[in-house]
Amino acid sequence: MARSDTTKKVTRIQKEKINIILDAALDVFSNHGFKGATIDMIAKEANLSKPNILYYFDSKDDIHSALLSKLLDKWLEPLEVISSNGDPVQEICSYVENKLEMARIFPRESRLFANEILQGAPRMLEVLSGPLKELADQKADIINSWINAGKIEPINPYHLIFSIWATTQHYADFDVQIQAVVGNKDSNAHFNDAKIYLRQLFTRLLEPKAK
Amino acid sequence: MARSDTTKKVTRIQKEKINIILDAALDVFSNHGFKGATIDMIAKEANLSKPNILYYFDSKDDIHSALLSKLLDKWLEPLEVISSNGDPVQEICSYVENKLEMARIFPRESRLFANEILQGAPRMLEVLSGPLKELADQKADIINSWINAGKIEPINPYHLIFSIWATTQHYADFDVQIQAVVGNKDSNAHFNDAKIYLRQLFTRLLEPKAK
DNA sequence: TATAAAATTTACCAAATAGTCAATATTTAT
DNA sequence: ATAAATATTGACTATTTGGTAAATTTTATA
Repeated sequence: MARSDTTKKVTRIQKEKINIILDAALDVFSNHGFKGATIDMIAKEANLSKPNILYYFDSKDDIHSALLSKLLDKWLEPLEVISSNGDPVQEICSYVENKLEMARIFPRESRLFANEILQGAPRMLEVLSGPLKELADQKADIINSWINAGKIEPINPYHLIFSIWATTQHYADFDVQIQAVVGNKDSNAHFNDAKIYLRQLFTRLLEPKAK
Repeated sequence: MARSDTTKKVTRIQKEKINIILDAALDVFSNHGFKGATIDMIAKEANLSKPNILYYFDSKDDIHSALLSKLLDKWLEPLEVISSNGDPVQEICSYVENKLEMARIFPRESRLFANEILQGAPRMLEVLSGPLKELADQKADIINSWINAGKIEPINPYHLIFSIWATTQHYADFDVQIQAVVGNKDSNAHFNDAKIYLRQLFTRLLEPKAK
């Protein structure tokens, strides 16, 4: 059992080291996948010895799980925010923008998630078909109500959500490809272009056609 | 040096076994990533012994490289097809449809590619900044010419291409998530819904607004 | 059918890596 | 200052895994 798991109080050093380890692990897991990552790599990145890492976490799996748990709240938050009160097109465009901003600020988290899903989500299936599905269902209902009220053009709400996830996370997950294709002017420039483009994309999709 | 590399003639058995191995390897690599895959897993999938696999390929790397090479032609082909002659919106929608069909028929190839890019494309960088960039530049020129001719609405052509890649490949790469969210009515149903949705998405983006 | 070439397997090796343990150092509380 | 608790490390083990070598079996060919 790792020190951090006991019921005893968490010391200052434990707090610090656990943060350092998780940050290093996020780097390593997001760049190499679960199997490609080694505890030694994490240890090096964290400037700690391997046994010291295993003093705070029971196992490599344990570190990975801790990261995934932390990730989920953060990841779902932008979706939670969509509200049936606001202007529909604006609500959705804000969601797109928030999600894109997440990809810009937290690319490691995005890649960690992508790695996990890509390999069948062995450690996340319950979350996907549980909380994530619930949330998606709920938001799909809101979107459908907007469609029925004639406030946005009719579309499949689930596939709308998928396309938002796909287009925004793409800028984090496929960054290397984007850099290769549009050259390496600084990454923020791409994100700004993306922001403009995605606003056009989803506005034109959703805005009710004038009669 | 693997048997298959010598200048001597390729035997019937070599042809057969190499195909079997590559197919098995595609399965394993696409589901577990490069590091997560083992030669033993490939051997089991192929119903061959490990040394027998290494009789045909020099190394695990060698198998992986062979897969990536095979992949590229197939992967770029739908993009090549875009022609400046046809109707712009129709040309692009056809590309989207072809790409989605690729994701449906070749999900393993899509995931192999995604795994590679996600981890920094160590074995593919030259191809991305070489042939892929060339092709993207070329098609961006065509798209720009359409914009200048007023045949489609003005948009950033590179980000249009990125959004097509993102939305279509998403259905292969994030299949698990999609299944979890929309339940598992058969996968083809999702692809059909996606086809309809994506046509709407890109048509509304591009179609010139009536004056 | 005899023989050479090709294909396959059994039994290995060496390196990488997850995880352990006992000894040592450091921090905290009294 | 000192004892107890916490933190860290060096040395080690067991397992996995990429790859090899030599012997054996199968296939093709004359």
